Amino acid sequence: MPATSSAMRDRLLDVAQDLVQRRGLNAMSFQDLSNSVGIRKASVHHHFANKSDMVSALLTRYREHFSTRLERILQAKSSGSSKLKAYFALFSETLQEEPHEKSCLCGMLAAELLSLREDTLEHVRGFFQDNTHAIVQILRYGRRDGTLSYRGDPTRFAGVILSSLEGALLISRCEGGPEHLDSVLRMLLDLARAD
Amino acid sequence: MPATSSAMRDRLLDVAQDLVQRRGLNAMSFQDLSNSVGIRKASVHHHFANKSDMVSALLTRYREHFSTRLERILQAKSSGSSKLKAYFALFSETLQEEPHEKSCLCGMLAAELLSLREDTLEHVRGFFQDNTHAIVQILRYGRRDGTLSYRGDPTRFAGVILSSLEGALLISRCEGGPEHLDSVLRMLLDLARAD
DNA sequence: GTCTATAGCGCGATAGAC
DNA sequence: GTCTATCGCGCTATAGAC
Repeated sequence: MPATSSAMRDRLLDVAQDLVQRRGLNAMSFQDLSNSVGIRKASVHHHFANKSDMVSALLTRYREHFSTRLERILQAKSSGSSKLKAYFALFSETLQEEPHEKSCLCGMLAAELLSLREDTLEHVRGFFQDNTHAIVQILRYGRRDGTLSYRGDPTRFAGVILSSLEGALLISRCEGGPEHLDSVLRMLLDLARAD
Repeated sequence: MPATSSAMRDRLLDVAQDLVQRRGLNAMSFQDLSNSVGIRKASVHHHFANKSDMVSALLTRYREHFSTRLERILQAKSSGSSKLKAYFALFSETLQEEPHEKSCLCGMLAAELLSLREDTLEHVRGFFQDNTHAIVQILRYGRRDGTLSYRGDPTRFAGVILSSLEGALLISRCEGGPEHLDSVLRMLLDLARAD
């Protein structure tokens, strides 16, 4: 157990995550958190000794949560192509929320890599590895059940899929709506269904 | 002519671009520029009234430069698949430079969107549109000369390619080397050559 | 065009009362 | 666990001498 758990701590992490997904790490301050949750800036330090610790805690929680969702998709009694669509939904739902300015937490942090502590960077890497692994499993599953029929090595294809999702989130958010991301998702589905 | 041109101004923009591509906009300061180019922080303000103006100037120059390189590829007497490889090189060369921590300028700025002035945001959007357009032209050219044979709408495929490149830069940089990006580029070439 | 000096602010962080 | 108060720093930006 890395630190105490409490309702306030969770609220702070919720707000912090939202702000990082919108603005980025370096544009989020303890003052912002204070304003959102209704306790003073100094009180935030009771829950997180410093900003690096807070980001580390944020990523620990995020990865746990995300891994659970990945596992749920992999374990579900559904076809390979359904699993792939469910996986895509994990990314598209982030951007759906108006005004379409939230991106992937780890995508945002990856851009601000050089501001991260080493253990936090390791979490970001771990997130990308977890995702690559999950996509590979989905692709293999879909090839076996006949609902996906891509060409070539699933690991390499998974790399393209993950990269596309992260990049499409960036570009879509920039254009102010989910259209670009939706287009990319449809194309990826087409590619995964072609042989 | 938006502002005076000078050697020092260009040096400042060079350093600023390098820092933004590595650290991101909000982790770059006038003090950093001052340290790198050897004039005082206050003197930087002689060349750029404020930070927003500097970023705007940075993007104007970057887009001009990038458009020239795109045009050169499109006009070259080379095959469609050669053009695509040359286009990919525009992205991979950024990351090649040791210690593999430089990403696409507009990819970085897209992550820090909410810190940008509206005219600068418009430049970032324009960059993505310029690139999409160039990729579409390359794909069409390659289909005509028989060196590329992808399936479906070239505009949609171009969206996947651009997204993959931006996302792969983020992920590769995170993993500390060009391996992931290289893998994605090879897979994209395979996809563009398959029918 | 570059300098010194400084204003004014927001930041992360700490001390100590309640 | 939250508060008030404050420290010290780095930032953007400005004033004015050279």
